[in-house]
Amino acid sequence: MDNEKTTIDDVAKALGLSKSTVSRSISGKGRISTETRQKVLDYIEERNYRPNPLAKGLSESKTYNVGWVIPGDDHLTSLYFYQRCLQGVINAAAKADYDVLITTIGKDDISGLKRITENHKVDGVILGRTLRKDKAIRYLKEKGIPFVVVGSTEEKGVIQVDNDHVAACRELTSILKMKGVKRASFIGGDTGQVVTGSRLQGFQEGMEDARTQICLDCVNKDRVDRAVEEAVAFGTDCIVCEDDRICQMVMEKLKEMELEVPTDLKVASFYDSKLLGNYKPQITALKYDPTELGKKTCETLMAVINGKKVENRQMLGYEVLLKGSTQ
Amino acid sequence: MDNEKTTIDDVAKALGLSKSTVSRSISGKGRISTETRQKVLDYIEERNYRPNPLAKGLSESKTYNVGWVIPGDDHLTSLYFYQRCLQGVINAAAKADYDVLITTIGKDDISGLKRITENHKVDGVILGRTLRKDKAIRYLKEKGIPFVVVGSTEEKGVIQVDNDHVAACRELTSILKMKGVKRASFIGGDTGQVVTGSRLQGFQEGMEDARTQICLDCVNKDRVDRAVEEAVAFGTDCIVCEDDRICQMVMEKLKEMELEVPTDLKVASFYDSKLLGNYKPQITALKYDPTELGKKTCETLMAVINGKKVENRQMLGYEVLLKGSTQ
DNA sequence: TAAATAGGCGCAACCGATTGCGCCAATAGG
DNA sequence: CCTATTGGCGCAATCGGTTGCGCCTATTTA
Repeated sequence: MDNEKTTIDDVAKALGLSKSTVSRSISGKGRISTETRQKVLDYIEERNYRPNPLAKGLSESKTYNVGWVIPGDDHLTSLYFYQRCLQGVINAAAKADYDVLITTIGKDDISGLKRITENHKVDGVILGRTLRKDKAIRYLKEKGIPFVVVGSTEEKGVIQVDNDHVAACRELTSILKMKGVKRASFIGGDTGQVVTGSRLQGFQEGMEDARTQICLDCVNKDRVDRAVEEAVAFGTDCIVCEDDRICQMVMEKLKEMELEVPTDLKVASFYDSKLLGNYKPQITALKYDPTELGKKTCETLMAVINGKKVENRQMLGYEVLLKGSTQ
Repeated sequence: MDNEKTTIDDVAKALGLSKSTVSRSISGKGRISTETRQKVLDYIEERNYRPNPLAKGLSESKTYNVGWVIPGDDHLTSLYFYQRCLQGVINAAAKADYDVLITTIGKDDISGLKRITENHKVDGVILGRTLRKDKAIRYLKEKGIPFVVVGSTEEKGVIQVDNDHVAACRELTSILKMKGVKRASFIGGDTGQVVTGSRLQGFQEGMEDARTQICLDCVNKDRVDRAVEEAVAFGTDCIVCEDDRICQMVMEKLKEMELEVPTDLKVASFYDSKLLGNYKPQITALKYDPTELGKKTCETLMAVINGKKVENRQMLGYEVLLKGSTQ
């Protein structure tokens, strides 16, 4: 209750100083004696005083908010990913005294984004999932609003932070090849997603001239079932799944077909998650750290907001988890 | 680019009016002639002028933000629920010209909540998942910050919005009984969650004096597997699952045991979700509308913020989906 | 020793809105 | 016809910070 309405004036009065001195003591800008500064800092610490961000923002023309913009439609698959990623964003933002304002957009409806930007509620924006010819990107570019894309986008001239999917998939694939895989099958999802293309590219680069078979747009159980059947007909010795959910469906199908992993064939996933936690044997997979990705993205946005020059493409690492499914 | 930095002064100057008149025209408060008002409204519409919320907030002592506070730890189960719910919150907030600031808290770490409240970044808070002896609730109560809990809590004297789980579960259960179920088994999850208790209560009320068997704290596949075995040993004719995830594991186990649904036994879930979409036969379940819940919650919070008196417990409806799994 | 420089701090303008008050003109009431 | 009342609008204070500028003192420099 004590800090109910403490203002900088109260602090100044209590310490027999002027607002300016208090303000400068807090920000560290300007010429202030060390003792005075320490006195102020101690006092505000003790009284738990926090500058009103509205007033601060008003005079600095800053909101100390970043926008977190994600698709509002159902996308259960990536929900976990986004949640972890958001956690990283929140952490990084907090470190810079920023907060995160969340809004959703649809494929053709970016009104949510317009609201938070036109209303001057954010200093910059992080774009979750992007599409080809993305309206949100176009809008932000046109308005000159600082923004960063987390994840893959084909759009040029955009600052993006992503895991290096091509490199990661290439590495895992070439390890599989070294382990003796000769006829691998790639089962991928929605080709509309940019990341699907990257993973496929990595797969092909890693497999080089080996025999492969590729099945795309496996967006539901039926399609996956068929893909697995085709893979088996192809005589595959290793099914490589684009992501965790597809892998889950593949494992289910293999069980139904009474095929043993890894004795009958190997299985690997290009994306690890909790969904893959329960299998015996455990699934070889690529592991990323979404929280780290969110953190890096937010830090990048902060840099952009503060007028620093940053590279257009920031790549994050990965981890190859070799488990029983590819023994 | 046109609205780059339009202020109320610009509007006033352009129209040959004073700031006050413009402000009053927009808010509708005070005495303004209809023509003048319309002129202002037309002009700001055309030029797409938006009052700076920082300035507005500063003079009104409002932030026009609500805080959305959810647990930061992993909780894949309810992720989808929270996402839909959040969508409802965002929609309702936008309607009142509010935005949503998101932060996460841990069991013992409410620093995220403290940050947004002490920094005066929100006018009120929506609490996602709550615990017994919840620190966040205690803190908000003590500080006198407006807040609403979405979902169940045992805490007294707290404004909460929730689906009526007891009634819903009672109704579904009694329908099952009418359909001839004589020995039902309830498989529930974490008893630490308040909602588990509500569902169990509804189950027991619906079953009245019929033979039942109850298995709780089934928080992983192994526990669920055992629970199903016990249920079968009990001679159950219907397994009632507390939620979608448990139901999923139950279905898996039944498949492993080569038991047919609904011929060998019936299956029902107290919580419907996409996870239950792929089964044949489809699963009888209770369906809620999380988006509606979020909307209602946010509206309630708005009312609290605006000093209106609201009832402590707001209940939302449900839908009973009778499908093949209980034929 | 005088002049230049640097350090420490306060004054007051400013950010962009809201709102109490007062002024003036038009209308209503006696 | 003169005085209340009311409607329409502007002035200026206010919200709680930041920051350019200027003043005074203490220290360097010539």
